[in-house]
Amino acid sequence: MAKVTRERGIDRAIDILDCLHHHRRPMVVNELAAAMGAPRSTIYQTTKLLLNRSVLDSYSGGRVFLGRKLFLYGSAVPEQYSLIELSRPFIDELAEELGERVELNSLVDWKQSILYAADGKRSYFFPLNPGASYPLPLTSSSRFLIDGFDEETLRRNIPEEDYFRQGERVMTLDRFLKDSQEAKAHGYSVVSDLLDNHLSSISMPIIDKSGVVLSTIGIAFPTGEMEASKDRFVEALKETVDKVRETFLMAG
Amino acid sequence: MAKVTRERGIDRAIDILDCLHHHRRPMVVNELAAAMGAPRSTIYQTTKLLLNRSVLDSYSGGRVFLGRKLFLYGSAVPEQYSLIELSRPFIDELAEELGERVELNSLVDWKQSILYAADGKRSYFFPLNPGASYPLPLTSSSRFLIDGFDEETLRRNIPEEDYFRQGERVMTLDRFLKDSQEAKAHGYSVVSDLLDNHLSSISMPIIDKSGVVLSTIGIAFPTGEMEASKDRFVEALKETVDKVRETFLMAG
DNA sequence: TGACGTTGTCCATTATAACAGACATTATGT
DNA sequence: ACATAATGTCTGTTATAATGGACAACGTCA
Repeated sequence: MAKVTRERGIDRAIDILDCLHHHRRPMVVNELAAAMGAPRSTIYQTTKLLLNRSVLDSYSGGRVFLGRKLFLYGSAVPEQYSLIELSRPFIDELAEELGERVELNSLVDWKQSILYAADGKRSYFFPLNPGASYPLPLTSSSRFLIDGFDEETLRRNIPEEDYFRQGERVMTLDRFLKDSQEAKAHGYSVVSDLLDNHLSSISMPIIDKSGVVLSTIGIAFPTGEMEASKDRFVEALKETVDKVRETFLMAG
Repeated sequence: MAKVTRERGIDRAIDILDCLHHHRRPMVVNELAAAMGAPRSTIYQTTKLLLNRSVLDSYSGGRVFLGRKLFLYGSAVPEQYSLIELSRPFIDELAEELGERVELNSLVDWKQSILYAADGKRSYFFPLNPGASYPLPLTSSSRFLIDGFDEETLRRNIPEEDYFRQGERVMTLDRFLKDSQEAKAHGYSVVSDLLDNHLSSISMPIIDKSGVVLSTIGIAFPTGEMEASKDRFVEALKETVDKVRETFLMAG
């Protein structure tokens, strides 16, 4: 009587895309199924469907990867996802003004993903690109991005390893929640040396008219700058966020 | 006894994404279902699944559009879709050398879509961006992109209206096929004044080691240039395609 | 006010798709 | 060569998902 449970086809399809996106390389279908822990026959079948629709593309050696159609979809998103378009000039401006890297982040799949980034003057510093993502517990932005979710939801969805850096626990859910409340009270969030040693960030949320956190803007800089620059950064960040928010609400 | 036929969930999902991509704006779910000619209950259910997974995003007024996750996927494609990455410098170089617009095109969904484009010196001229697509029968590149498909398949899949420009038939399948054979024999394809008056293009295919046409590189220019520049364009295009092909096979 | 179109939810039905598992074929290693 | 793993295809079974259709809540236009 073991109640056998079946995954939904659409979920399998998205899981396939997630898996490929995670591995960031073409994979053999068999390997893909193994990596997902999914039935081989299902993945072979689903893969064929997605290949037919150019959602996946074939590569040599029977490998598959995210397809041309996803490229086209991806190109169309920012046109309408106006937050990216609207924020861009302000983020560029802020990065230019401060000489530090500035990012637009949002919550995707229980990770913090980079929607847009402008590099600062420290060219040797911090090279992640749009599309990459951070573990939530280790960033200042996620203090705001998890707003509205209860503890149980967060426990279920944030992978345990996201609290670790190089095998060492650097954060707990409890602490994360406390930080989050504190950040909300202050209106900004500061995190140092979590994601990496000597790396700090300051973030503020972009909140829509119904109070939902849409995304965050964050500044990343060496922790050594903190004492000298924190006040200046917070002030400049606040101005930028206000400008973005105003522009966004105007655009409706 | 009417054999009722059901669409597959995955296909419905992709249809939704296609429809949104096609309309290029957020749509109300109901409107979406109508535009697709699909059952409302199905589309309501499927959009919810896709929203939960950030494949779609919500907009004000119950509207939905291509979501953040698609943006992330789209950003990851070119990293591995090495043809785009590899071609880019060569296409830039060619556009610079000739002063004309050069595109990397491929077949997606029975349209010719732009994977990458470098603008020429005619800044007033021809402003389509990557992600956009052309009707197959009206371009020089598609003479190569349809290689390997039989007449019946093409008849079924290429929409009738793609043979028309502003209500006037400017191409037939029969002519299209003849052009295609001829192009294959010559190794390049020239089309004038089909997509638009006074607009011409010359294309050559990028063919992998098994003889499959992966994509094409095309030059777009005013028809008036044809007489003076055709030979030069063909020669330069040939060199570029050879370089891309060689680089691509090396990367294999 | 009433008639009508639009938008969204919910349920029962049944065609079908996800799955398990057998089989075939091709690497890989010893 | 032999054993073993990796890869791909096929089929039957049954849980379930796509669908039709009823219902409700709006808005709007006359």
